[in-house]
Amino acid sequence: MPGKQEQYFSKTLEKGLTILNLFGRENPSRSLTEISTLTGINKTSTYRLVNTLVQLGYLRKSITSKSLRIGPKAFSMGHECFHGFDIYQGIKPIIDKTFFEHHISIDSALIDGYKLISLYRREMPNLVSFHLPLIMDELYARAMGKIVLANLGPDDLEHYFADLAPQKLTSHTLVDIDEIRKDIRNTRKRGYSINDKEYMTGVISIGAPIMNLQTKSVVGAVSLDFPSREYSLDNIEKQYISVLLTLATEASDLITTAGIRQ
Amino acid sequence: MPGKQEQYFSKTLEKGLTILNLFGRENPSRSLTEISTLTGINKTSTYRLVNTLVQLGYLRKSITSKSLRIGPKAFSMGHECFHGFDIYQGIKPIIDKTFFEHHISIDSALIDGYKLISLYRREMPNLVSFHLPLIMDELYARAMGKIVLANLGPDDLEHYFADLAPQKLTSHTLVDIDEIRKDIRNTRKRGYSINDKEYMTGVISIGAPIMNLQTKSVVGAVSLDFPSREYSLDNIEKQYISVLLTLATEASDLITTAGIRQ
DNA sequence: CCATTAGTTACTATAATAGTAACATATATT
DNA sequence: AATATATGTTACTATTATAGTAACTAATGG
Repeated sequence: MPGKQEQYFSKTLEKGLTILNLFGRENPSRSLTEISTLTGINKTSTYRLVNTLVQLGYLRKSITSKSLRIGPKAFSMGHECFHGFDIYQGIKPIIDKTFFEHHISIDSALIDGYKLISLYRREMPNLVSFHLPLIMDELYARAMGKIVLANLGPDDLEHYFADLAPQKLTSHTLVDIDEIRKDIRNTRKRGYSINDKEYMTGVISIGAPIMNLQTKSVVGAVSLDFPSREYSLDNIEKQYISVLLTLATEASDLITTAGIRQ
Repeated sequence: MPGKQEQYFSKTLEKGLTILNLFGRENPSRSLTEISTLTGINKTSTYRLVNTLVQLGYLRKSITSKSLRIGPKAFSMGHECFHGFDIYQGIKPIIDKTFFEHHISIDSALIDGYKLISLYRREMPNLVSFHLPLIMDELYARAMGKIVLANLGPDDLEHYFADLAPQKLTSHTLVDIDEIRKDIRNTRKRGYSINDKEYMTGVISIGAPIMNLQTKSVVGAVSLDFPSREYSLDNIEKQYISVLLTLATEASDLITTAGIRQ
């Protein structure tokens, strides 16, 4: 018999969704064995779940290689889940307003595990148009990442550092763990984060947290991005911190009302 | 014991995904009972599945009203499923190329049941910017819909007509079933479809099928859209049919290689 | 305040899944 | 080309998860 707590939780559905989540921009194609080993679900069950997803059109299977790819149904569901997300619809006007008032590049993201999911972004043409990823890994090297880390509980933060292997993305990127820790501590004191060309050469950013004001936990972040040719860090801190913090407050209000919990 | 055919199909996963599919741009919020009645899944099972989706972050539940909405996890999965769909990535450059060469509005879609899922679209500023839906119902009134219907097998087509209730979207929309049937027959003979202001006033479109060349079945469509103020139908047919058909052929090649089956 | 509806929990028969193992098909190597 | 190796598919039950009924509790509305 199932435990009392787990009685109203479907493991099968969880597994099916785990499988679907293995596919994305970075991993458009996978094999059955790959799926089985990655998820830890035994081969027969994987076969059953994959077969279900294929029959429903969420995945499709190459007849020759048997490799699996995203299907049209997942595409359309993706469409709907993206555009049906009220937070996305809610943050759009907030960011647009600030964008048109101040003519600066703005980004926003939500936490998902130790990753940031890009929520909505507006870019000025003066910014080197960098094709930012939808899911961001390098929290230590980004304004939004730093402010999120700075607002995490101590346990969560340690867990993050436990298997962190920082990459030197630019000449300014901090890769020494102690230096990163120090930077996070400073960020926490400061209340906003600074990214001085650490993620991309020529780009300076400042970041502030999106908080659930009820649970007092961080759920995401917003950032303002500037080309270092036109703006100095001093300049940005004098002129734009209040803009950033106002934006973060508005976003936090939205999130709190919507009841997003980390 | 499960039947031999159904042994490798997970009904639970199917139900869970059916529930997730109830949410979207049009329906951002739903209640448990609503979900239960819409899906036909009994209340307890619905509760279990919804609870699972909530715990995993695909849905979130308002603490006060208990109403359910799309969660951050579904948003990020949506993101990934959308951008990880290789057909989308593949058709983008094809459509972009034609767009920049000919400066015309182009649309593409895939079949999902008796609906069309918008795949990728480029729009000229001269076109009344109509906010097209992601999932299109009115096949009878659209260029892409008509050419898809014209290429359906007789059984599928009859099934479509069986519960069709055409809406008069513009003064030009055909609503008489016999007239629509006749139009579909003409479309089939012609090889491409014509939409003469039947979906939107002021918009003329031509459509061609995206075919899986191996299975010889239709899987989607492309269309070129023109403002009727600037273009006449004669004009369009003389100038752009070859552009349309070339585009359709390129898309069909892509689809066939990718192995999309209807 | 009561009636009605919606959401949650308890319980158990039934049906679905997990897991093992055998089998088949594809891929790589000699 | 033949064998070896890996990958995918099917068969077969024990186990366990789910469906469904029903009772219960918390909201909501008149």
